[in-house]
Amino acid sequence: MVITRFAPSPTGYLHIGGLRTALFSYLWARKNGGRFLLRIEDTDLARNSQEAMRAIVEAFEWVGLDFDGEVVYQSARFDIYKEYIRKLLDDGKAYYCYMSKEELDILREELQAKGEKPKYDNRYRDFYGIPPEGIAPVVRIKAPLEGMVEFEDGVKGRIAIDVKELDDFIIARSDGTPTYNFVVAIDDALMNVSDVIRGDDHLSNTPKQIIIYNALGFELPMFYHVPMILNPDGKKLSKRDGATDVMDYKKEGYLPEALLNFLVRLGWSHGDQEIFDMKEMCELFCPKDINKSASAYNQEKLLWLNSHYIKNSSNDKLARELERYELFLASHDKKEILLNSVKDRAKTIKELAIVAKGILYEPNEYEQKSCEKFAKDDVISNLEGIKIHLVDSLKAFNLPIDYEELLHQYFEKKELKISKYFQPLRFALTGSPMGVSVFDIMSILGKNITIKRLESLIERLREEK
RNA sequence: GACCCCUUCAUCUAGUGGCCAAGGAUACCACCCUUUCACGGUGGCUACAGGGGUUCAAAUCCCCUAGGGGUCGCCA
Repeated sequence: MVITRFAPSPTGYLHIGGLRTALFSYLWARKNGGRFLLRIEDTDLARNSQEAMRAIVEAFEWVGLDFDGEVVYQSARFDIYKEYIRKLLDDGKAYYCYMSKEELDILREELQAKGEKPKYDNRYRDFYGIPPEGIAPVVRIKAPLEGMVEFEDGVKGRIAIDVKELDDFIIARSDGTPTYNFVVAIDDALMNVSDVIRGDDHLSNTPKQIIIYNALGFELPMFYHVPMILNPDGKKLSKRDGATDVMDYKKEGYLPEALLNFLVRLGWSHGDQEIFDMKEMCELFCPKDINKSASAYNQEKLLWLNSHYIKNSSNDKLARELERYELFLASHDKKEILLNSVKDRAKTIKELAIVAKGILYEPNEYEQKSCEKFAKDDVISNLEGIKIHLVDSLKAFNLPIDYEELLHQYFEKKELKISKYFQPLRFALTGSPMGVSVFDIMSILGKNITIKRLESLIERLREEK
């Protein structure tokens, strides 16, 4: 059975890069009918927060990633870790080290100065004397002294590290709490994680964890180290490059399916396919196809995907999304016409709200430049003519075609080209000469509001003259 | 500094020795469509980091160089 896990430390919001590794893990588990677990790495009591925890779960909910079982908190498992530390101590595979932090710092500096690897010198590895007083010891693992630690990484290939690069690293702090590389190995083993998919910043931790696996006789999982996401300049992605918090994408009007589609294609591909819905991702994803090299964050492509998903969303769904932007269309009788004419020209839901409101809301004021442009006798008189035509017409107006017929009728009679008047008409109705079809706008607004807005501009244009 | 990882268009990528004078997508440019703006359609631009090998044949295998990144914590 394939069991994967996402194991964030609750230090803040869910980062976009974290979401991607979570997604990869999720997809791999789901594809195989396995389990996807969530574990919170909060062994450092000094810095974990409930808030951060909630932020992670909230982000998961928004994008629709569901994990199996209960959330595992490492902070609730200290007894288990203690037991294994005891066992390692009893087996002679770990030992107390009484070296102080200060001594360690000095040692490291010396080694560094000599151009050597700043590692612990094993001074307490075989110490059986009387421990110095007044020092709370740490526990160190007895790492192998010779040979190589080798493993097959599902993304990077065969990795081999000389154990001389490693040292007897600390598995329990002087206050007795266990450290990261130790608990990760224990938990992954105990939770039966079969495939560890994580950022490649963990690549060099892996040998340490393997030492723990070996010391405890645990079976190794498969490791997949996925390269990180860079900013457009090829540097580490940071807040300065825009949104890194997953929930910011919700605020900015991105659809979760677009975000997920974007992320899955960052470092992974399936031939030339660009569009993947969740079902396809689950079917097609395989960690063997993850790229070895880092990829840069590409805002344009995200926007393109987002507009793609907006275009292909039902109007009901769009109406629901729009409610977060204070636009309530559910019971609007022209919802379909409005959304159909507007959804092709917005890259985000936020933008969609702006465009839709631009039609629905009365223009605050008519922009000066356009007023000057349209303040001409023939424009004014024809705006007026159309208005009167509308007022006098006994026909029932509802659909865009009704307005289209009326306007064509009017301009035919006048023997004028209608195209010349679309811009001033749109300007009158929305405050912008550019935008959606004039007939659509009229239909959406209805006869009365259409008349009202025509009157407003006519008045304004007369002042302008 | 040591160790490890990486390197195809501006960007995401296809490519696993011949099908590649390198394909798709985004962005950009042009044209078409058109009621303006978008959408859409068509076409164009641009890449195998460099140098050596191996081979009849290399983007693909090997070595070196350069560049980028990661890790070296009683953080995770």
